[in-house]
Amino acid sequence: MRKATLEEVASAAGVSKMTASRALRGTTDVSPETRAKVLQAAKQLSYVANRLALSMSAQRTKLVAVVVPSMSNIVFPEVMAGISAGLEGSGMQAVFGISDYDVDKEREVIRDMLSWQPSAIIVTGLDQPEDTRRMLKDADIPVIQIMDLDGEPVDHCVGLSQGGAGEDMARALIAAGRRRFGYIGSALNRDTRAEKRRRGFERVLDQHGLRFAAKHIDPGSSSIVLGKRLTMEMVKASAGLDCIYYSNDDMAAGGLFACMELGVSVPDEILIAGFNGLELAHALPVKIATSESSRREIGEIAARLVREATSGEGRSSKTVAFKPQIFGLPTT
Amino acid sequence: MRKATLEEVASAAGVSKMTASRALRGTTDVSPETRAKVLQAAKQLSYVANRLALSMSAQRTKLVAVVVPSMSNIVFPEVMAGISAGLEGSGMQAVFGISDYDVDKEREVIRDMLSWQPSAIIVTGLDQPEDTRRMLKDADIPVIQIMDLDGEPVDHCVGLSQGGAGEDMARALIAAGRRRFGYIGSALNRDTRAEKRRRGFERVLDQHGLRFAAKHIDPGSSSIVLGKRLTMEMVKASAGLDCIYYSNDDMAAGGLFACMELGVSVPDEILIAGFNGLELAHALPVKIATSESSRREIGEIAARLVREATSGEGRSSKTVAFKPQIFGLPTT
DNA sequence: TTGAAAGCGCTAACAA
DNA sequence: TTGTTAGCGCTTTCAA
Repeated sequence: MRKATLEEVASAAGVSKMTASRALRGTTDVSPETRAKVLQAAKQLSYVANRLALSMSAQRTKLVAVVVPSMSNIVFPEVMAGISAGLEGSGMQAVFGISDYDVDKEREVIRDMLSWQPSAIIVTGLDQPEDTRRMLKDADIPVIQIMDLDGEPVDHCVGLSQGGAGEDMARALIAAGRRRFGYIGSALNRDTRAEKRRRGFERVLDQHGLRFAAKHIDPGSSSIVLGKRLTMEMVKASAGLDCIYYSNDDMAAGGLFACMELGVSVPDEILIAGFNGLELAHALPVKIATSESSRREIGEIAARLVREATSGEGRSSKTVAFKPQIFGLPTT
Repeated sequence: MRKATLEEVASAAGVSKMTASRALRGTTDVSPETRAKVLQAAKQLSYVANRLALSMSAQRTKLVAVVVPSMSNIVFPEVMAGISAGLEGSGMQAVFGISDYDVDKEREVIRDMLSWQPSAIIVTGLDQPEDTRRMLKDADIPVIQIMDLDGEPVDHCVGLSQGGAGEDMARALIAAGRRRFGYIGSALNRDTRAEKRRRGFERVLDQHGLRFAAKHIDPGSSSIVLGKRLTMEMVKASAGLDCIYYSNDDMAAGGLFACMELGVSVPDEILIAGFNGLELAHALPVKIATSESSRREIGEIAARLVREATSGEGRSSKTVAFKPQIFGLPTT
């Protein structure tokens, strides 16, 4: 059976297209018998309205474009879940695109998303190159940049200072008495937010006359297994480390597992610190330090900003700042 | 700046809409100067083609609708990543919807997706109620059901036998010498695939004259923390268990962490078995048993089936079966 | 309460 | 090589 159109429903019901449209939407007065006939015909034909036509006609869609860098750990799926939940009941629908931490791909994905004429767009981070920023501005819809605060937003913004998160963690670890630091990360040339955290961390080390005694940045993508492997290598190669800072919690969890297998006591001998505040980090049998990245909440707030901005309430650009809290430090 | 239309680009370049269209797409011959003028005008105006209009005109979209039940663990994001990767280069774009393991919500999400006139639709599982199945059939596009094989596909299907996975795991654990089994799961009334695994497991237990000595099914959603809490309770309450089967790897990892904190030796005293073959399961310092669910591959194959079906190659319904392999059993 | 016409932005088909 | 016409499925006007 070919897809039924409104026209077909109308003729099956013996009325005009317009009457069928009105009956289906229930906006205007339609006589009860007519409405019944139309609904019956629609059901009979498995009629599903064509949103393409609807949006064309209305000159606007109910779409919210969302561009995230990755789906390979739980971080961005949680952001997306927050956005979906926050949009619920608004009639708006999120559409997702993945940029793979690649600026060129990101630009193409954004262009692609914009071609669907979304009502708003949510993108990850503030570090888009100028041409991408221009495209976002020229789209003439609300733009919400999420997760980061370190930079100049195109329009609205909700996130946390990534550099600040690195600084805070460094201060906390130094206050906890650690002095011989290692760093383990991955693909930092592409993940600009992890890079900002690392730089923030190093700024504070520097202020204290300290530096990373060992540093390993792998070109691969972040994962538990990678964190484990790099930690095995680092612990064997660099004796005397009392703390390792990781690019995120996945890597850090791998680090913990490496220490457990090597019989290195955590946190007594080595303190493990990550970033994100994943559920995993809270469930581990040995605590690792981590900063909460409030992913779900950021998604929900981004959705709220979209709703406000598209309902016309206030055209001014808003910024919502989260202050990442640190968990899992040993209580001395 | 309002969004520019082709019309505006054309008039800015001093040509007709059609010429502008041709210059932009590069399909037909356009004189070099004209093309240059048009491209220049398009760039100047930040022109982004309107896909709504394009799809309307072409009577078809390049969209593939994907409906998954959840985003709260890494399983479905990995499926989605596989689909996105598999679609790369085809010009097709995946659009995702979340059903929250709710059949009513699933029906509405599917209806919503269909209203965008996608070229194909991928849905999770085979257990849709009859009205949803009817809607899928009547959509008159390729339908791919993923993850499960136990049931009657609407059209194409790629997955693994969930009941069989449960059976296989039970056989393997019995072969490993275990006899006193516990079961820990969550929300099984909604996650029909986890329920199928549990039933498969119980069928084999039954064949061996065994049964679960303890069983706890929590109404909450699956998580590491929940698995940990339920395991703490079960281990304390039911002495003598030598194996616990979990609804998935998240719950099982929580179970392992509980055992570690309680000083229960894994796998000597209690063998922990989950499902999915998550990266986490492979990185843990103590191995847990798990069956590989080939999520990413299933996503990629689903994408391949979409490409084949939409390119018209063969209208026959295909089924691709995965045989889940078991990892992490203690080698005796 | 119902219907007819026009138009949303684009492209396929035909014409010049 | 370029332009004109018609139409994709729907809703918003305007009329009956």
